Amino acid sequence: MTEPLDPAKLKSALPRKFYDRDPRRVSCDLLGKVLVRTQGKKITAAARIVEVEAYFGPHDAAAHSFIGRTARNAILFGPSGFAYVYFIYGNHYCLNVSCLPDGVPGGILFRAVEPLFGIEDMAQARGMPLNGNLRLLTSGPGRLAQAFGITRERDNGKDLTDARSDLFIADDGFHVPGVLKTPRIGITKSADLPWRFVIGGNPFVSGPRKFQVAVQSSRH
DNA sequence: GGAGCGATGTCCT
DNA sequence: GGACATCGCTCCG
Repeated sequence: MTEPLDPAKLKSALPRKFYDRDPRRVSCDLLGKVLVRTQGKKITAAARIVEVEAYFGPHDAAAHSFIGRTARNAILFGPSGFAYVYFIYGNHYCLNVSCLPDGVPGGILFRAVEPLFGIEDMAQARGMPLNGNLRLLTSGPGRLAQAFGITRERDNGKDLTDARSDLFIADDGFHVPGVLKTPRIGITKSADLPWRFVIGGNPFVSGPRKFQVAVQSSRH
């Protein structure tokens, strides 16, 4: 677990320049930041980012942008800081944020978050009892998307750098104690590249234990 | 706790 | 037609 939430610190979103860099650097710096869903001026859900994966373009065979620009992946080729939401395996949505300048593809997949606020709503969205295992609420890309009510229709193309969006990412000043770097999960191509980043020891990190072993750790 | 597997829609490799 | 950046359920140890 990380630390309690101070809603007063969630009023501003991370700026576009934050995302306008190498997705590996952005991934590392996104850990510990807060994903915020609002309705009107009210925060309805907030959760700390504890696991992400970096994806590139032409040189990353696992990336959706690897095949070149299509109607589906166009967001990844556009300016940074925008939500790329896709539907996978007939059941699940996955949330990404675009990185790198306009014209250069790249993005980051949100794989797990730690619920901080709005847990009742998340449980309802997941069809889970409130007294269930909290880890099952948001541990995994499909689960966190469902907990936040994220769909392609609703959120694809949304500007995550705008606190007036009903979905954005904020910095509440939390300091990440240790970042672990591991291979990415659930892919077959380029599966050896260590482009998955997690907050070491956080119980909301997804995946089997073997994927929680770091190939390299670093200070934030 | 871990391996195996089916369900399911969208987009092209 | 086949692949897919997943999940939840079995079955087995």
